[in-house]
Amino acid sequence: MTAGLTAATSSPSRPPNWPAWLPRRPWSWGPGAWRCSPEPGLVPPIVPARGFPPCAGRAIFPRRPRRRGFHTHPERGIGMADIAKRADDYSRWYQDVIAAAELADNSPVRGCMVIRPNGYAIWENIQKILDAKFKELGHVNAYFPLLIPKSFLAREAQHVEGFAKECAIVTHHRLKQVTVNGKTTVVPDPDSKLEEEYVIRPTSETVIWDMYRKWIQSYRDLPILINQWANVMRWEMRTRMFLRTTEFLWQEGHTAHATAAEGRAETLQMLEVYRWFAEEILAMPVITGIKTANERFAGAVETFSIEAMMQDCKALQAGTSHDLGQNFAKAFDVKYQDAEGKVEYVWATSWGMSTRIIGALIMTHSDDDGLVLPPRIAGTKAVIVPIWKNAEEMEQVCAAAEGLAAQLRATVGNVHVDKRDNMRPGWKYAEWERKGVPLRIELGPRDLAGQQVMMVARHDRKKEAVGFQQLAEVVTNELARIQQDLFDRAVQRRRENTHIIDSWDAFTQLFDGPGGFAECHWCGDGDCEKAVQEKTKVTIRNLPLQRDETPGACVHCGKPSIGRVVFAQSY
RNA sequence: CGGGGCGUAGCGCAGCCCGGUUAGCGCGCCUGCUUCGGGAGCAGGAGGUCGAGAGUUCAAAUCUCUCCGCCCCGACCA
Repeated sequence: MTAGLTAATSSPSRPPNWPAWLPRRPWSWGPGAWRCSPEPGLVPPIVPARGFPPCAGRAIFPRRPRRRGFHTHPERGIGMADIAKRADDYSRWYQDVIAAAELADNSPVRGCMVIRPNGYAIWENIQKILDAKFKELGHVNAYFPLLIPKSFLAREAQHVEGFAKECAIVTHHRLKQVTVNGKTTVVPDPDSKLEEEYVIRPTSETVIWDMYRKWIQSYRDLPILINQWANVMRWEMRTRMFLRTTEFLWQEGHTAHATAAEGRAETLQMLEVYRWFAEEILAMPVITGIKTANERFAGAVETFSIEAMMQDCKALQAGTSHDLGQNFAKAFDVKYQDAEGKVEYVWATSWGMSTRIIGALIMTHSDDDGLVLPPRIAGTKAVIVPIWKNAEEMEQVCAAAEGLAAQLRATVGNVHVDKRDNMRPGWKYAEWERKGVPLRIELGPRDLAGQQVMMVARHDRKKEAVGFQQLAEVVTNELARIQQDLFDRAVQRRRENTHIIDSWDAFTQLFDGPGGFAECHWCGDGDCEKAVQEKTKVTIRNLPLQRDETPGACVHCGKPSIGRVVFAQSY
């Protein structure tokens, strides 16, 4: 050790009496010295306290700038949550917002995520609202198991093809302790190998239709309208928080009907439920339409989707509804006897919305300061920030805040009073903005004296003084205004980025540049669609239910087309 | 699975090129006092097997190899 010390002190690269805590070469000396100094020849100050000149390390080892966390803001002081700007790095922004709003965290398992309370509150609201709507339409909830016999997947030919590549498989039912090189670990016990292996459900059609066979004999057993809230697992190569994770939560509806028309009607009805939910509750405008054959669900006769535009102009499929025809009934031999005594296969639908919608929600409304939530889906509708200087004021202001909150809870839902005494109001404002609470209500001694509060909207920072007497009414109206504003804003953005395009030049120009939705003619040929995708990464999102059906020529191959479809890059 | 980037305290980073002191800094956290209407100040304090494992060496955050994880771009997909 001593020898080492001596060597260091006498090192030629370290000048005599150089402080030990400084890097050996904070700036270079000798020839070309003071390279980092703004004015050559001027001796840079010796760092006064512990700490390195900011350029020291980077000048020698330039590094890509990384996210900076909670750093000092040059103008606004300390502790600014550092969220990447959308314009600079959209996908980092997305992740930063999730982290800053504490929606989710990475899990120890690759591709999986932990949904934190703030994120789960959103999911709970989604569940609550959708579930009520499903039930209103006659659906009931049930639960089917996580594990599916491997052989079930193989029953429906297209279904296997669609899911085989992304299934997790359970092969053993027991672990065994083993000691290798003195370390104890566990391995699957070879003696516990399963005779029939199980697949962790990527979707539940197969188990459900296996059961429906038992439950359906006559037309009097139909329709069956079952929904389940569950987790599913699809082994993805590349994952992204909420948008595509290995395990995700969703709702899957599975219905059985006596006629094709009834099945189709159900499919369209649920599509409409999703449209309603996205637009009215999430303030997210969507295009309802039919998927092309290439994008159709494995095993479906027809797939319908709702497609939303994110702030980076990419499309996101936010919900799907499938008309399964008789495909699963045939695969699982589900027949019924009609009133005339004829035996027929049952007609099926399935439809789902997943935690992916939360990703869409984030990317539709949030801004560079963090999450923005529409009031109808926000777990907390408003937060009251009491302001005080001393214990006496604190008591008065908090009591008043609690009183107002109680009153508001009765009319608008969950309202939080932030009584933490270890941070100042400004900090709290910033924090609740990051977390996307739609409305902030400030209440200080001066307000209390005037029997009023300051009310600030998250999305546009609009500030308004409101008297105690009018508060409940004004807040209700303000939440409605926010909801509408967010929707209008999103519609506006989509309108600005949707283009009618009739030439391949314009098409490539759009997608080489800003991107967006392109309403184009398409010949209807799947190979032509694939060719477009290979050239430009652009796919057909859907064939809108309301579309321009003036005939034209395919934007790619020029063959005749009977109507316009929506092209976009997608998540 | 290919190409690139990265892994050091809760978060963000410096240190690595050229191995050597007790591994630092900012924010956050804890304690106390003063504060509190847009991200508070001062003082004191806690917190690290430097992603994991092997190797080289008297000595490894630093050099070598392997593995793991994260991010970006592809391939794949809802």
